[in-house]
Amino acid sequence: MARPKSDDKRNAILAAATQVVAEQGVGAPTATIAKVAAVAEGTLFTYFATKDELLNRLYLELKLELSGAMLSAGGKSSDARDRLRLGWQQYVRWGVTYPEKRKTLAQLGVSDRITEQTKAAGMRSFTEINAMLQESVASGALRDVPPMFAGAIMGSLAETTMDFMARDPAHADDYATSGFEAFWNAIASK
Amino acid sequence: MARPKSDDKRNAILAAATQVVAEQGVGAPTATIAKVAAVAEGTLFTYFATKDELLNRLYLELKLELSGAMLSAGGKSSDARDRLRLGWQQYVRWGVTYPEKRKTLAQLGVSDRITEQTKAAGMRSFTEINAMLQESVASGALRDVPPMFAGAIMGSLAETTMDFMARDPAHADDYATSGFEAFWNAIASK
Amino acid sequence: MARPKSDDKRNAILAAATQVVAEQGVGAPTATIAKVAAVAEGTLFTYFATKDELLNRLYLELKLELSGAMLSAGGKSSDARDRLRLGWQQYVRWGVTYPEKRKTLAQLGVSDRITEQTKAAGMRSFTEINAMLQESVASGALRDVPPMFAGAIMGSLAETTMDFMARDPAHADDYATSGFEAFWNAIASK
Amino acid sequence: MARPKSDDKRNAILAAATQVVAEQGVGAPTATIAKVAAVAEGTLFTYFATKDELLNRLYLELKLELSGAMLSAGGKSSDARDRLRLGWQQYVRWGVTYPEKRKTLAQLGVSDRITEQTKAAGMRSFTEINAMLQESVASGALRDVPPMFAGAIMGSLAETTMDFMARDPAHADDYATSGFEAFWNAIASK
DNA sequence: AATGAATGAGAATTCATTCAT
DNA sequence: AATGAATGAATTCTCATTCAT
Repeated sequence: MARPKSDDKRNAILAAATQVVAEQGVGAPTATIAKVAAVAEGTLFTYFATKDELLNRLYLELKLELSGAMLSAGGKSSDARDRLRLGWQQYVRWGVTYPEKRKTLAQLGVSDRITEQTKAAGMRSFTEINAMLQESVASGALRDVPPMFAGAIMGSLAETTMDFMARDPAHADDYATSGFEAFWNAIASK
Repeated sequence: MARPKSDDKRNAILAAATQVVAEQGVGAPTATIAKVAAVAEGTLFTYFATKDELLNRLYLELKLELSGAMLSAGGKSSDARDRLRLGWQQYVRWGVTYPEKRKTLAQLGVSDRITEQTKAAGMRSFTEINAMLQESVASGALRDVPPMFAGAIMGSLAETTMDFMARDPAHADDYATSGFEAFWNAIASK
Repeated sequence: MARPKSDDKRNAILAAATQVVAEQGVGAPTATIAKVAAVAEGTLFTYFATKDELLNRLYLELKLELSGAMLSAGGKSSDARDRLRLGWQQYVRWGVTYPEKRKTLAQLGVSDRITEQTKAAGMRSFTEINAMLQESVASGALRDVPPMFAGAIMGSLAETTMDFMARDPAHADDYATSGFEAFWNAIASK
Repeated sequence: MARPKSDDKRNAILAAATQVVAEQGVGAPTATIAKVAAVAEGTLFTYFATKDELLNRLYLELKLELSGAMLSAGGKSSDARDRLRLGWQQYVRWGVTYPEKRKTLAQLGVSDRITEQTKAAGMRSFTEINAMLQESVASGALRDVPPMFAGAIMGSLAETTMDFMARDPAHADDYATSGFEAFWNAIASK
């Protein structure tokens, strides 16, 4: 089978795209992405038929990675607040650890090159988290808001929090704490 | 060189840019913007030296318009919650009334073509609102968070709220109410 | 109206395309055509939206020119043979005078980039010549073949004749005479 | 390096090239040809060093096949007209039976990728037919035209005839008859 | 000042050919 | 020998900006 298509290369391209899109936006040249990935210009297109396909895959991978990170926290506490705090922490940790992934996700999120289909698939990866939110509502811990709305609130507050953590690193921990507090109060019942 | 003559043309270009960027993103051709503005391609460049300048001006104008809208609500109530509710209402009203302006602002906000300087100037237009938030903190109505953080929380929750209002118009009012509730609880003391 | 679109430039592009396609086939780069036309690469596309449009226009212009040349012979003799001989002579003269036009027309004729529509339009320019053939059939001078078939025979024999004239210029006149003789006998009655 | 092993593969590539070039012209990708031949992209180049070599070989094979077909008609009649009619019939039969071969030959014939050398070799395969034509001239049955000219006339009239047969199948037989009539009259003496 | 044609530096792909497997 | 991934030069077309009118 000649040279098999290498996962390493595919990942290198995705990683390069993440970095370059973070810096230059979705208008970044595929040539630049290829160069950063240490791959020939043409090679990029053996892994992704078009730039749009690359962008859509990237969006999905990042969404998947983020949702995966949020769930990785193991110990399923029975307390709603604890569980949400854990998820929030994982979210923020991920965003702070990988600022370019975060930035790129933001760029892709507002780009019209990401199809509705891809966006829907991205949302599906948050099904489990939405379920968690839903249970919390059912248990009475949270106000009666649609789980997807609660999830979106979580996302936007976490993003805002990370913006301030990045802009003012000296008080990063304060923002992290304060941000979760804001989120919890925003949706907790009472 | 002073300002070129016609404010009408300048405004037409800005309005066209708003519409076209909302539809196509910051990568939209200046030729398209000019056409929508009913102006020749070259004319655009007598009002804005470069595309980047146009984009930065547009960002600023929209930020100014938004902050202006938030403050336009006459009667300065002495109650923090009332004042914030009014500001929130104005914000959401503006965003719902001018969805392309909102979308364009989001596009520009994540674009690397908007300079730090422009972003700083954009923030300055929210000085008055931040002052209002600060007073509320001082009065004990709000938790002790930096006013800019509170302002950013307000912005991101309002955006999230409008996303859901647009996506699910049947329950728009519910989201509007629920969104403000979330915001208030997020930052109110206790 | 700024600079008006120049017919000179348009014609230069068409002429350049003729020359370059004759040499390199329809795969010839638009960049080469532009260079030969002494025009910027981008300029070509202000006159012809796509390469296909350029090729189709070129095909049509050449067909038009050829059919025009065939009819330019003035003196409408009443004798079928004389009229055909004149048309034939004009055809061959044109082909010998403009070998690249002839070659390019051949290239375009077999290319799938020329649309059916364009081909149909090209045929229409030969309406008058077909009518002439038709009359000759009606008058009994020609065998009863469909005029378009007779026209095609005329075309293919003229092309063959010109091939030999070009390949063996010393006997060019012999081929010209002999070719017409062949054509006339091919379609004359009895 | 001698010939590589499998004649089957070589033939499959040639057949695939015939089909693909007929459909897409000489610009058809080697990758497409390989795929149609059910062979790997790289394999094509172990049988033909370059695309040009493939194209030139193909031209030659088709010419050979065509000339072979024209001669395959057994019984060498002594009558010039009969012999030519037979050759003509074989020609047209071949062209109608293998329309892609015919189309591809036309494409290759006007392409600048076929070398003069190849074209000369292609002509050589018609030596025998030219000899036949020469004898007919010698016998007085044909007008005194160079045999190669007569041969070319035969070819171009047969092509024209087949074009009309293909375009208007209902009258295919009429064209076939009429076409030969035209050809014979074109070159017969008196 | 306004116009829109002219410019040429990219941009995303494509493709013949090479080469590791 | 066969495979198909890798390569990068070449191609068509776009677009911000300039400039003749």
